[in-house]
Amino acid sequence: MSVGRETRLSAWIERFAAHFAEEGIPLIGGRILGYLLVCQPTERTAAELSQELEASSGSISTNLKFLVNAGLVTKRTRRGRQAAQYRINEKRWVDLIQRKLDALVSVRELTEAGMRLMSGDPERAVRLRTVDDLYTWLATELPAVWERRPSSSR
Amino acid sequence: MSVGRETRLSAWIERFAAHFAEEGIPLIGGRILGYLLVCQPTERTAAELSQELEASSGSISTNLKFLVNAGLVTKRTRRGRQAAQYRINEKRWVDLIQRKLDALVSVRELTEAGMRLMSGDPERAVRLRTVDDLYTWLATELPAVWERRPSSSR
DNA sequence: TCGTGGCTTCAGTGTCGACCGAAGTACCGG
DNA sequence: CCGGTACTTCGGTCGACACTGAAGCCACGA
Repeated sequence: MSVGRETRLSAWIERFAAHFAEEGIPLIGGRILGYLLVCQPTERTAAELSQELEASSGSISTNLKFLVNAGLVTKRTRRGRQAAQYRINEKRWVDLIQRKLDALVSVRELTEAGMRLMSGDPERAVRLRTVDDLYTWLATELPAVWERRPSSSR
Repeated sequence: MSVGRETRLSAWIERFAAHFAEEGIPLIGGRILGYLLVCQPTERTAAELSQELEASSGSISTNLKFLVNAGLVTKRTRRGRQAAQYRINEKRWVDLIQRKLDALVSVRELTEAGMRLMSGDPERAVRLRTVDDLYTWLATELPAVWERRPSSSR
């Protein structure tokens, strides 16, 4: 007997969340992202997420706030007593990756500052120079790649 | 009255360690890296690191083991009762960055798996497809950039 | 003005990992 | 063997953080 699609999807969501948990995103936040990427219909209320992901209302609230703030999730409010609907904002996923690349490139500022402190003693600076060269190369190449990205509208 | 070079260097080491602490490297491990990048002479014993960085012998031992294992620090043993010497292995810094980029690209395997689970329902897959396209693009571009790296000897 | 439902906030709990320092281990010279 | 040194391992402590659930806080409808 085969496993249903929804069962396999929730297993996938768990793997998805586990990956981002290693990058510092709370487990429940990752589950929300994975779930909102594949759920049907595409919009969910906080209460539905709480039930579906078996997480407390507080955790859902905190993580939704975090994700909305990061731009990855959009909150749509409705008039009256109706609960707000949340949906993934997949267009903003590029920002997530951009931040990652920026963090990598930003090390260059550190190595540069170190090199300045070393000025006047080139022999002592050779070790740091190797590292600095590497990040300098990254800082020149990566942004160029980013510009060539299909529909890099910014 | 101006601040001495060594004082500013230790401040720089602290910033250096703080940056990598955000990426999951223990604070003391980051301090060892920063220190070994700029110290003179270039080799230090565990005891010297312990004193210089004001860290316990246990922490130094654990972190050195981690860094040596990662290839970023080289241990040089000497005969007799002489303490081993540790030095930075700055050539291996590329591996650190490579692992970072690999981790980023590896998300593609997740999105691909998700897309397979979605086969037969293209409408439901549009959100995930946007993300998948992004990582697929990354997975084709980044390795190419890496190959163009000056002296990419591997 | 009250009641109700949706959401946020917050104190409390548990877990995890970095760190310390002491005890233990390995190694060598004598 | 013994003594001492270098290093590792390990129990214990501390702080940080994710998560929970309940209390509090709107905003709306009646």
